[in-house]
Amino acid sequence: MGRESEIRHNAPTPPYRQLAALLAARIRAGEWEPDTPIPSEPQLVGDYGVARNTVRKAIALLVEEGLVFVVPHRGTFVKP
Amino acid sequence: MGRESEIRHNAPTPPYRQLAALLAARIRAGEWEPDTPIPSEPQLVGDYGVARNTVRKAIALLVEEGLVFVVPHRGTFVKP
DNA sequence: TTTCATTTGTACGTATGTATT
DNA sequence: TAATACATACGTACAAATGAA
Repeated sequence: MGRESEIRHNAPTPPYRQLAALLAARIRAGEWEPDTPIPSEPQLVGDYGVARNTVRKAIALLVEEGLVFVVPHRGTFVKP
Repeated sequence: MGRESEIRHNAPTPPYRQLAALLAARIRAGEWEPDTPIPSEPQLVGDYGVARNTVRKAIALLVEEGLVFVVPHRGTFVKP
């Protein structure tokens, strides 16, 4: 909660990159254990006040970076 | 033109994958020379009767396959 | 077994921004 | 000044798979 204020819609960095950076920081801070899920897409939509497409783009970046992996219909998990 | 009938919206393979396969076949058939652009996104939208996001997903697959490369604000070109 | 909520996958519509020609 | 083209982001809707009740 309260996280919607962390995204700046008029910043040079687009929201999906901001969100990816914010989630990467939380992952690296150890907020979630390896092999445990990060919040679902609808939850992230509500928490950060962005569209689901934006959430999915951010998660796609995290997958590219090797920070998480997606299990279809199950969730997005922190990589061990 | 007339290509919209080549996409089946209720087939098991999603439209964006169908479109990627269709374009890949046209590229491999030599329909466009290397370093020349394939049709624009709006053109493909009209030709195949799919949404722009779908066209962009198909093109993203072609980029992954190494068949084309995108030059921002210029177009999508066949790889040499 | 059936039902149901949850979650990701896919698709489309629309709008705005920015760069090139 | 347009017209063109890609980048981003908002929204909506439904499908499909999973797992629990």
